[in-house]
Amino acid sequence: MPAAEAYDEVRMRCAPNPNGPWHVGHARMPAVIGTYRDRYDGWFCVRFDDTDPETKRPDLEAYDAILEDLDYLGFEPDETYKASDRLETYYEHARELIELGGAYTCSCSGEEFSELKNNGEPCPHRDKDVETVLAEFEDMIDGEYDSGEMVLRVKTDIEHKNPALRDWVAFRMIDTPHPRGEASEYRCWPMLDFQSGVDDHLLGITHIIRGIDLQDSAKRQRFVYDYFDWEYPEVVHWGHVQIDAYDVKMSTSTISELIEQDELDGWDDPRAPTLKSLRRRGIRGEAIVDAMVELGTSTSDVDLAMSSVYAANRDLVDEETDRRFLVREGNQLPLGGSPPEEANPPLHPNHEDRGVREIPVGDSVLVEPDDLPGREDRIWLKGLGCFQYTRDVLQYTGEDIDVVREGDVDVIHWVPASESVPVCMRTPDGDVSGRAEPGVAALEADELVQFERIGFARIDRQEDDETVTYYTHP
RNA sequence: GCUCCGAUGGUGUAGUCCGGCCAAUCAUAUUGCCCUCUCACGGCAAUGACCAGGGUUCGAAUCCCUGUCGGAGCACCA
Repeated sequence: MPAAEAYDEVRMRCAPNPNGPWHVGHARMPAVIGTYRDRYDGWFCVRFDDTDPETKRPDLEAYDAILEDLDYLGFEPDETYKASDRLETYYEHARELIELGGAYTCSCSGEEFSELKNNGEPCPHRDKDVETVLAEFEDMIDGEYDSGEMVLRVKTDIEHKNPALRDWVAFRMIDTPHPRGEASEYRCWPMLDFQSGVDDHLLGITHIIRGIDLQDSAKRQRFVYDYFDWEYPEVVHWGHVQIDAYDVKMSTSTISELIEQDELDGWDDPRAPTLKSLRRRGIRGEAIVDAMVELGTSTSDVDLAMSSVYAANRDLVDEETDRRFLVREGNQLPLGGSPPEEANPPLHPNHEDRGVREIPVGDSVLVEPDDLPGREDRIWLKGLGCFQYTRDVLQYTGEDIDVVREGDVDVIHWVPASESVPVCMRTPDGDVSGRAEPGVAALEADELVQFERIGFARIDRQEDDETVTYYTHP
């Protein structure tokens, strides 16, 4: 973080557009500013930049959904604001800017102005006197104009070598009412660069972090800051994040469409690249934060490997997660030779003190297709003992664990054929059905388990006929 | 087209401002071994990178130029 020491308090903002729950990429901002806040004993707020009721129409449910996602990541903002509550403030500053000669009302059409701008020529409205501009701006606020009829432009440098910075629009008319009742009467709306620039100053923001798509914003906003004689915050731009491991494009609108078309079950579908999905899969928000912070703040685009999120999560949960057996698409094998009636593998191999599971054996077991023994092969059913596959029956041999240590016998997991319980495991690659050891039916929702030799999973719910789990990661 | 940015292994990152301590750090991934009644965890090891070409210099990942590739903006979107 640049020049963190130069400020009494590092103050940052997270300025989301409330158009839906967050995808994984959105986690980067809170992860980084939240971490900086903790490191520098600073401050950060969430400010919903919801100043376009039309083309970026806010989704009323998104405000809370985003705060929930933030909570999942483990952060609580010091303050929360909505730009749509602050219109009067923006109007006030616009009036002041006009009085300073820094803005003018303009009724050029978009194309007309663009043409002039690209040639570095001022439009005829640029030199209107302050009183006229002020009056026309009041008319804008009062809704006297229709959409597209009149805008307020910031007077920058019409010959600036970067055309993107020339006399940009600060306020425009929008006929569509804002979805929030509190803001539905307003028709004259500020553009992001104006609104955000003013707010950053008023909120005392010292450090702005934002995407490279807003690279020019700082340059545009500096014109306003110069008129007001304000000091511009430190600013860091970073590139886009891509995530491997997902087929679905990481874009709020794309995900939203897929949900509408029933391609996805919802924002928490395990195939969706959303925070709600990762949460349901039992991944800790902290793991996502760890992986995001690792990415740093470089301006080039980065690929986040989901494996680093998984590694971070495994680090957090492995020690405390109990082991269980799950057999997917099991093949039934009868047992012979009087094996023990109950198996008692430990809940966690590194923590014997947690106790053991009680798995009734019965007279046949299920094993995974990949684990099916060949003729006369011996296998070790984990927690139970050694068996030899003879004449379609697993004959208990009674040999001790040394046969495994000698390396001749593979250890596999299993479940009893009759007393096991059905499990549906939802994964990013589709649903998997299987049967688990009986204890799994007694686990509570939200508990995490590790299905041995398969991976971690979160218990989602217990239904009448099966246990629904969400696959976390290997 | 114009204006900005950027480029270190499969991925991410440190180092670049202030050239030598960098035959390049750490993490993750992959592979192998050890541990282990599996997987996971843990331990050990291996693989693997400074975009290219010029220049400056005794010396360049680091400074300069050119090129290549990638990204962003040029909206009455955020």
